[in-house]
Amino acid sequence: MAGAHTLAETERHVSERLSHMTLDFQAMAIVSNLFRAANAVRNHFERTVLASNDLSWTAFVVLWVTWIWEPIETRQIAEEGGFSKATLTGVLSTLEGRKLVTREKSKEDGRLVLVRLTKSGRILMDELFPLFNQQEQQLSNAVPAGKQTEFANMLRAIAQKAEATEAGATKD
Amino acid sequence: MAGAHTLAETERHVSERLSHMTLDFQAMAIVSNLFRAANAVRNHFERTVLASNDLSWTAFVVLWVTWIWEPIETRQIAEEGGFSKATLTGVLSTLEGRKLVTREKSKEDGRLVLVRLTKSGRILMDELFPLFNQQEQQLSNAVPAGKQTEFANMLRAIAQKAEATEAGATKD
DNA sequence: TAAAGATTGTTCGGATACGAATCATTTTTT
DNA sequence: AAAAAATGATTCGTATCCGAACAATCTTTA
Repeated sequence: MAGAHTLAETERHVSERLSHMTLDFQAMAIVSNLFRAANAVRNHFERTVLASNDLSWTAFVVLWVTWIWEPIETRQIAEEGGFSKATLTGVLSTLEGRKLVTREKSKEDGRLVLVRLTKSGRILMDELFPLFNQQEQQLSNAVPAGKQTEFANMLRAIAQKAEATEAGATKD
Repeated sequence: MAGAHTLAETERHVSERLSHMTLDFQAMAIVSNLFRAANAVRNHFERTVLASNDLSWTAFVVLWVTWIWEPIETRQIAEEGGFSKATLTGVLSTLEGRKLVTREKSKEDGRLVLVRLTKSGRILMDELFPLFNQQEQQLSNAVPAGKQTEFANMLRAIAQKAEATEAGATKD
């Protein structure tokens, strides 16, 4: 990224271009920068830590959620990760093919599928996540240490508001 | 979303699960909530304003960037939007097929392609974006009015840091 | 000016992404 | 208990999405 225009230039151009409309530019800047940040951070991770391990972002998220909660039901992975069950099925097959996770039918409820990390999956995450966290730390330093908790809370508030507005519209 | 665990529950479980490692949990919460927020906001928009106009998120971003900067070179759309040239080619073809944008070879440089909105594309954005902005306003209200500028600045700082670290690695 | 190098958009192959339909299983209803 | 409803994961079709390879075009070099 870091395109032809800086963020400041873009924002100025946008307000000039839309000055005839009654808009909340503050809100626009928040949403716009939210995506710009998320996108840049994701690209950053994909190019550094993940690329060298041949993992997509989503694959990493699946591994991470499984690492934390295993054994875990697939529907919960989709919920925690924020993608659909249909997407998960494909990614799980990829990871299963690479012998990083296993699928197993639940004995209590035959509809459920439980996911676990394999030994090599666990080794991978034990090695990968500290590196990942170092990068997280680097990026977070863009925000003053004294403001970081507040910043995380603001992000959480936005997430909850957006999730709440979906009003039970489960992402099938 | 809004899965089986609340954000607070998740964070507590994660710190218990990873307590044996030396990690920056503050940074972890920031990155995690950044993606949770971006994901939720994107889903929110896709289900509300965009779905009723049969637009994907990326298609909307392409329309928006074009709306602001037209005539615009495709490489700039990709940069501003945060996706690859390859992705853009497909989305542009879709939008061109729906007669919302036009492609035109540059006369100064035969390699470049210039994109513009059609009249109906402009009508669509004139109508759609105010609705979009209303939703942005709703979501932004999750952050106290007095803190919104600071919040946007923090997001911008994260974005810039992540973009800088890519060090000229154009997403080609 | 001719060759080498750089840049741009497209194509290609494979993975991701989602809604809708489907199949299997469990739960609820009658 | 049999029928109906609900809940899982998967399959299917289609639209992204990206890196790598490519052809076309421009720029630089010798």
